[in-house]
Amino acid sequence: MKPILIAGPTASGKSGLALAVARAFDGVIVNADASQVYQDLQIITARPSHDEMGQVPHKLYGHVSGGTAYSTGAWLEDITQVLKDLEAAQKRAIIVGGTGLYFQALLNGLSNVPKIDEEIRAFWRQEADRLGAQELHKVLQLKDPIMAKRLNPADTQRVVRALEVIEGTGRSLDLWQQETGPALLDLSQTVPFVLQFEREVLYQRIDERFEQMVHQGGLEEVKVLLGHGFDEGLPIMRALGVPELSNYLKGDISLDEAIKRAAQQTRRYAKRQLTWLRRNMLSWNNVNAQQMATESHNIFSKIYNCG
RNA sequence: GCCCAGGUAGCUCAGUUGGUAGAGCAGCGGACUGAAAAUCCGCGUGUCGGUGGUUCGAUCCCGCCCCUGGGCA
Repeated sequence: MKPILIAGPTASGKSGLALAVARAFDGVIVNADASQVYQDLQIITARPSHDEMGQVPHKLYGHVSGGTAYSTGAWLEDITQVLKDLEAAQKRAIIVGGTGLYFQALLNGLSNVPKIDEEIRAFWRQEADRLGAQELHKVLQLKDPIMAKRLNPADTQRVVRALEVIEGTGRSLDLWQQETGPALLDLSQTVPFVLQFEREVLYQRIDERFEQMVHQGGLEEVKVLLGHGFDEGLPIMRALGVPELSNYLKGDISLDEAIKRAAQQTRRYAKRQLTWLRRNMLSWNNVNAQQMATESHNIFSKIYNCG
């Protein structure tokens, strides 16, 4: 029973398709979306509703506290266990999400860097704030010239990662990455689908969806989140819509402005996803998500035929 | 109907004393190996309203026409 993979840009209807497939094939839906793992955000991250989660088993949705800095590695660990359990239970996995890096880790493996001490990680993040991108990159040049050469000095996030790895393990991240471990899944042993959408139509859906989210509890959700007083740098605080709605709640901008900006950020995100899909998921089965009614037949027969 | 002001990129506008044009925003392309809904790199995408004329050459000057806004009737 091959796992089914469903990727696609945000707002392309991945969850809906996953539900239909799960019902038809008695499957379990497994999340491959970085923001949907956080329990504190459901509406604003478009995580499946309580009702939907009740109809079909869902894994790795909202299972992480917002105060945690989740990661690709943590997700890979989690899904390793989930897939093991499903295999034992003779259940089909339907892995669905929009985070390209997660699929890459799943299908191509992730370098085997040991866990870096939290203190070291926190230290370099502080240093990044204190020194600024350019100075931080100079530090990396001294400690790990190979990675320094590979990275753009302005790319603070990756520079920090390189620094914490060289300090935490004594080896360059470049070396670790050359020893990337075996993949958990082989693409040929899956049935992979990518949802395609006409750009203009997708953007319109994004705009409409975000506005709806805000009015259907999303704003309230962000208000509650802010009440927790989480560190601004945490991933959950940078989820699409959170910075903008939080600016509104602080009185800095109007609600209309917040919605406008957040929708735009979402469109830009979708564009980056499309670049990733084009580059990395070219060989997957394309699904015209604008014609889902007629496409679902093809999808189902494809799954039957591929086992 | 007459008088003004204006028609330049998707939007708001700048500009060329005549040598086919540039800002902001929007957008587009790309990178991506443990915070990826993150982080970063690159790119003006144009019948200068239309049509005649003057000119070596017109988006710019002149005529006519069309459109928009305002005013007078």
